[in-house]
Amino acid sequence: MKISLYNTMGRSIQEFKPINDNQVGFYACGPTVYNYAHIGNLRTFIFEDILKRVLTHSGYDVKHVMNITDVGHLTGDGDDGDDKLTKTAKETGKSAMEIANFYTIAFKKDFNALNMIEPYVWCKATDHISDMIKLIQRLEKGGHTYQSGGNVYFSIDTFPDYGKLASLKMDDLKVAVRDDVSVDLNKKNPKDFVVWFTKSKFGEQQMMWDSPWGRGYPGWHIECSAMSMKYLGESFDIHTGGVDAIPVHHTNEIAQAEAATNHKWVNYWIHGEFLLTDSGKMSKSKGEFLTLQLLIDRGYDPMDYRFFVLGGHYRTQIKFSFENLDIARKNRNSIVSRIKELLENGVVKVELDSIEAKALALEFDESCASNLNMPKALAVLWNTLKSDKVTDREKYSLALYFDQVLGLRFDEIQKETKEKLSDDLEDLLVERIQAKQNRNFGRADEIRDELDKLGYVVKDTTKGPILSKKM
RNA sequence: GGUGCCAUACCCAAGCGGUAAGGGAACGGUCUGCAAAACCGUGAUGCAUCGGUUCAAAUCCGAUUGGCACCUCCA
Repeated sequence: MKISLYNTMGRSIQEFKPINDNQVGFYACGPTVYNYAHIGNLRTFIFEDILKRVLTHSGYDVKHVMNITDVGHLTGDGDDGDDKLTKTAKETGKSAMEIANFYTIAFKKDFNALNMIEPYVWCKATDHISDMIKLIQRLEKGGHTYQSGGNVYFSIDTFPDYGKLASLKMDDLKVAVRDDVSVDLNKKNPKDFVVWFTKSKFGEQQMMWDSPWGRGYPGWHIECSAMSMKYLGESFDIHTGGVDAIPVHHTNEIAQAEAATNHKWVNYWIHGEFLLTDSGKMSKSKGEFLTLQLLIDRGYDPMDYRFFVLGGHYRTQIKFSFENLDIARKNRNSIVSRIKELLENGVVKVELDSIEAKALALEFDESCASNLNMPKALAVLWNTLKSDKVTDREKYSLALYFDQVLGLRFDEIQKETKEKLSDDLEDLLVERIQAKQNRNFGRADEIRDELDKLGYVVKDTTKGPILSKKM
């Protein structure tokens, strides 16, 4: 099946054609590990996970590389930038390495909790300093860099296509729009950026390496260019990130990579939109942000959040609220209980046979292939579970088939195991049955209220009452 | 100033030229002692506004209004 994706380079939906027949090189910009990931960050990683699963589901062998930025990501890009990790380290009295390790572990925990498939390679910036130095040397040889004020800068005027990804018009760009960023007077062009620092107004950093230009540390953008080429080659298929990466980070990555190699670097640039809250973008620097752990502490399952994210297309902003998350939870629970019911009826996974089942599978696949249309894919799931044209076995089998992409852990759903109720609960339930038999409905309703207070809901079925925990 | 994203029923949300998916809420029904759950049914002659193109427009073009993001912190 042909997969179409929205390519930021060209601003259009394009048919995906990999460089190699069956293999896809996929680089995803990973986290900077100076703090916890918030649920907005995680939305982007879920989108990338869906992209990878869709490609895999379609038969591609996906080489997925994700970096861990543990050095060089500065609060600014001039000579006044403070390294984010160094900053956190100073504030907490810990070493930068300790900070990086701590938040890397926290990130991977969230990553797994959300059922994202691990990359083929995780690469840490600090493990690849020599690769970055080699890339800078290539740029230097090609005349794309200059030294000024102790730092090595990339000169964007040596790269004619600069800004193509973001359709930047150089003359109209404002510089240092943000209040906390000042103009770096060492730059020839205000849009030039540092590839290697040896001097910083913050002085001696914790993380420094020897280089041909002196002891120092790399700029932020250079790591992605260097590491992606190391693991995926000098040209590869897909590079992803959040929309915020388009005008600066990815623009600069392209400049470095293509200036060094003199050929096209990445074919498809795909960007995820932001998760918003009532007050706008969720921002780390504002201090207030929501983590996955906070949702878990509030009683949500990570799959509730994943389901919530899948409810909106990756290229539209979605607004997070607990009200909306509640609806997602309710919907997911409804789907899970439908699947449980199928299991209780003794279904097993079967090959899809009927025309109707195959049509649903096709509709699902088309939704995925159509620029990752997950809201549509979820609609197909609902239609499948509610259909009276496919058998229960097929419903179950289709749900598992869909879950290869959705990643909602349908394969882990088990038959409702008859939980051993505590004696108190058992007694109340028996008493209620007796009260009902004696037509003492007042007492029966009292017991229902008591059970409700204990957190259980009674459902009277033809087979007798069922007690289930309130969601 | 520049670059983008967006506006679809009470709410969330697909749709990308052929006559409006899906979910929630609401309402009606079946079931029930009553509920809950489940199941069945009901819902936009309409897609921010105004023009234009077309046999045909939510979909394309132009203008307007409103929301959001980015342009050296963040996905």
